[in-house]
Amino acid sequence: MSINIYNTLTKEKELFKPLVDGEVKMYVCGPTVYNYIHIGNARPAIVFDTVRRYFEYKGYHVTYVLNFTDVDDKIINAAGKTGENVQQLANRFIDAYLKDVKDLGVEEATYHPRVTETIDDIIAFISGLIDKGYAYAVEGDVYFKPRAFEDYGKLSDQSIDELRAGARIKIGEKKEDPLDFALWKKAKDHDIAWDSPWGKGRPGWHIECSAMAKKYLGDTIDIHAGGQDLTFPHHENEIAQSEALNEQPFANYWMHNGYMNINDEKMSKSLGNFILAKDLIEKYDPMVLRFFMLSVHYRNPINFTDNLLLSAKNSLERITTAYTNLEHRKNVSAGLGNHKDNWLSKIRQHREAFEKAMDDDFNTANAITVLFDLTRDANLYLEENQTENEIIQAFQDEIKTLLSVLGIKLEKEELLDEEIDALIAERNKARKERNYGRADEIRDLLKEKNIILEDTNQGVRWRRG
RNA sequence: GGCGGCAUAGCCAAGUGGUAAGGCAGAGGUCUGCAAAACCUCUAUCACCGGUUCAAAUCCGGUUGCCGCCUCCA
Repeated sequence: MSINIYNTLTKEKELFKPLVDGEVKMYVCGPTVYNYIHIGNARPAIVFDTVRRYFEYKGYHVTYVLNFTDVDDKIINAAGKTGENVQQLANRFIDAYLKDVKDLGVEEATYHPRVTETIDDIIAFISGLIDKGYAYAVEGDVYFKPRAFEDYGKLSDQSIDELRAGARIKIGEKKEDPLDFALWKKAKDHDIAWDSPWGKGRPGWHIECSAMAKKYLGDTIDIHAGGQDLTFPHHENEIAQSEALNEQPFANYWMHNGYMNINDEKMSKSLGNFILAKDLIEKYDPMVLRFFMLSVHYRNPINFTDNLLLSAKNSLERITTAYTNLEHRKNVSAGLGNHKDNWLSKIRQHREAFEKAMDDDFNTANAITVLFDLTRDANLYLEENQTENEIIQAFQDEIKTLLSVLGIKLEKEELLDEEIDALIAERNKARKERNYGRADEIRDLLKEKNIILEDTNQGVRWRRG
């Protein structure tokens, strides 16, 4: 079975065909680093990391590029307020981004290009566009002319005439047409700026992604991804720039993730209704947040509330609890070991169902359902008092593998098993002597250390809560 | 005004023609010193109206409501 992707460009699910067999060239629009990321920003990071993981699971070699916009008005303004220089502030938030995203289980990108390290390529790109007549320089600024690019609007289904009707030229701009957008901005007095054929200045926003994609992935890439709000104008403009210069398709597949809402409204830095990822990670296990995001299909909006996250926490615990329960049933001599092949074949079927879900435009919601089906079977296995190590291990491996494709790590089991076992033994003794007061005391003591005891007819089990 | 999305049980959420997955919460039961975990059972005809079809949550038309993009934004 092969992977089908919903392509924003064609508005259809399409069979994925890579440019080069077994390889995926993927470009994801990264953050403008003037602040900590909020959980809305975390969504594409998680979603497209999961896409990448699934490709890798399927055996593809993925080149994953995620850029940092480290020069921009907002960064310059922010730096003006903190007293840092632009570079210092940008670096600080790049580090913060990488940390947040790492906590959320996101793999490091193959390349993390920064605008400030790509200036030469950007200048060359712009020069090429001017040479071909798609752009023009005016008094130190350079603008791109969408109307010169025949296919303008094909991604977002906007018509040039409709767009032009609403557009206005702001005071101080020297555009020929209201729709023209800046490729190069002339430096103002205290700006960070670079020399260029048009004088000192810095790149506009859209051009950087075109230039970086070209530099690291080539003229045509497989997948270009980002948030839905980037569809227009950002991605539309990227297509125009890249295809105007390179004269070939820019990206074969465009993927856009839905918004993160809060109280059913879009969460955004400009609305000020955001929750920082780092703050949430302090309060909740980041794996819960990741699980929560993947429980909804990536193209649909997600509404965020504490209750929903709590619900996700409980859901994920159903899976992780099964995993630790399996662990504690290992190496038990008494018990049954029936129908081995049956269980192994069930596990295989779950694997197939998982892949079927992911093959269908990365339907993580359905993939998670498969994890619950797997969990139920694992629980049934234990419920039947079956103790074949091979099967137990197979269940554990399967749960671990499928979770890891989704980028969810199981908590590490570590430290003081002997102490726990000693306390449990003491509690068992107390229970035998009907000293339930002491027994409950020990249970509470362990609970404080996040160890939860369960008395079962096969003896006492414990898990980390 | 232009373009687009959404509406499924108390909550979340899959399902895009064949008779409603899954999870959370809740109820009852099994097990049990209690608790927990687990297992079993129970809880929806899919916003509304009309149409196409042997058959529609799924297609078409209309209505209502919500949201987004068109200006920086993942």
